[in-house]
Amino acid sequence: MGRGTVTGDGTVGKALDVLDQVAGYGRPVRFATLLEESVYPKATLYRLLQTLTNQNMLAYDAEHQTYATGMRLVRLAHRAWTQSSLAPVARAHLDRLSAAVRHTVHLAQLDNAQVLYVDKRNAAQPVEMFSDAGKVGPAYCTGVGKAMLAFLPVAEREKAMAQQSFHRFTAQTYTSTAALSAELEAIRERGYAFDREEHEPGIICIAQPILTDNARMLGALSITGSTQDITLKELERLAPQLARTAAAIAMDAQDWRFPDMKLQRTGT
Amino acid sequence: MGRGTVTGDGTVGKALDVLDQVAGYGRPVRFATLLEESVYPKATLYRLLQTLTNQNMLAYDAEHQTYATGMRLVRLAHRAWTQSSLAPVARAHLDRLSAAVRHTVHLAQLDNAQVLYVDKRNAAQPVEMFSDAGKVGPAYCTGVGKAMLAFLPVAEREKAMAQQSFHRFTAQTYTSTAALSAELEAIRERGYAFDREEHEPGIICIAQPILTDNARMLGALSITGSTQDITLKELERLAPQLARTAAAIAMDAQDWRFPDMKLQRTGT
DNA sequence: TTTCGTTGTTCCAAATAATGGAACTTGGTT
DNA sequence: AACCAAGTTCCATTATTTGGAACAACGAAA
Repeated sequence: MGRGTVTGDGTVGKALDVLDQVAGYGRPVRFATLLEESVYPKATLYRLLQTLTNQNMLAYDAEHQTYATGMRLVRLAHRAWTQSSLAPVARAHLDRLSAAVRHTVHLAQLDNAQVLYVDKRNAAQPVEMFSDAGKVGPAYCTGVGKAMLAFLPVAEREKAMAQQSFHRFTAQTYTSTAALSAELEAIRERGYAFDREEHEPGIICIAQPILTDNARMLGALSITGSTQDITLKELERLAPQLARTAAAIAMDAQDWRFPDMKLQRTGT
Repeated sequence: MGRGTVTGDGTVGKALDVLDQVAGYGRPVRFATLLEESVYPKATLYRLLQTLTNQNMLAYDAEHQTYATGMRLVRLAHRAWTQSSLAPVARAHLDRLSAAVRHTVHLAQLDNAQVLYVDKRNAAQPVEMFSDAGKVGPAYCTGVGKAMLAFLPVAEREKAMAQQSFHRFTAQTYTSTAALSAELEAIRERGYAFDREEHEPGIICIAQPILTDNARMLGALSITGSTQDITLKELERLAPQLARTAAAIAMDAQDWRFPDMKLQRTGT
């Protein structure tokens, strides 16, 4: 029974580790660089890289002697994105919301107890597909994070909360499971979450979970502003609009991803 | 040594196979369904699915007993897309070109001797991110495919050509290595490729390879039309514009993905 | 040209993990 | 209650992975 590593899962786990590592660089990277930071011995890392390259998950550039993400991963990327991210479904809704409220809008999902931003609208700029989307952030001190945690089934919620780092970013950050639990309870009652400068000073937001009609949590949606431009009160005034958008996204997502469930609703 | 399977590479290869299979469904899928079409025995498939689920590459929905792509894959997806696809870099250029020529524009890359469409503009509709992008197609009978093959280094080209199926889609399809070789030679001389209804009757296109200044082939760009709307002659008139766009994409891509090479250009 | 140093690649016996047929459990149906 | 299908676990066998160390390739310095 594995002790140290969080990863495990034999060879496949290791290979995926390496894949993550290479992808994490964001640009072509040399063997030696990877080796430095790798927990795996030279020969092992070497073979893992070879395997992944064979499989087209990585691409090896012989000229520069570098590894980068491969085309097969790009192909998978498209599939995974359309299937498991709310982004394609929510796209039009985000456009509309952002145009209406004229503030930054984020769409997030939960990735292993962390927040994964899958889409974003900047209010100022026009549509920029993959700008900040794809970034990850902490769950316990962001609006979307708390909104999602709050509406997770108990078992999963407790597992997720145990994985939070509770690093104190600002004076407002909740830094204990107890404090966060109380906050989540309040969020459940209210139906939406605030970020009161808990992650970054001067940045506040209101966040709404995206829930299916059988209370399954799909993600969260938020409107963000700086304290110079807006107050929590003003943000709260946007709550109904935010809620409507979240509901619309939930409906579309449900129709799109669980088309079979329509039968249950229609039939019987 | 491996004889039958194209995949190979031990457990990792198998796991990635399964990942592809699940991703290929495009929606949540049950174990039994996967088993039916799988080459792997029950227990093996089962364990592979478990591993991938543990790793968050797949997500298991206990309620519906289905597997779907997981959040970790989505995160990787984003990374791979921004890193290895030309789409983010080419985005603005595609917008401009499509607005100017008012025809369908495709951006493609080579994925294991096949064409992978990484972005598309429909001329009629506005920007629709992931519409048809992500699809794959044959290389030997499409404009972008031939343009890319033509400018591949010999060794790689021969390897890629050996992998073509040479299925005859229309009367115009090139159906042998010899015929295709001659065509590629002509493309190299001309600098761009045509699709003369080789893949689909009534569909023609002009395609331009995207090449870095040291002749490295990054992808291809095409303008497509139906024979009812446009002739090859008319498409050819757009060649300079197409070439300019391709060159611009190449420059941006080079700056973005190989920033270190700038030193070589500046220094010395 | 030779030597050294760095970086990448290969070997192989030992250690470990994957395999898959079959048995078993679970939940629903006749 | 008996049956059936879908999913899960077992375990001895088999095949793969492991990683220290030796080896090649290349370039830079002597």
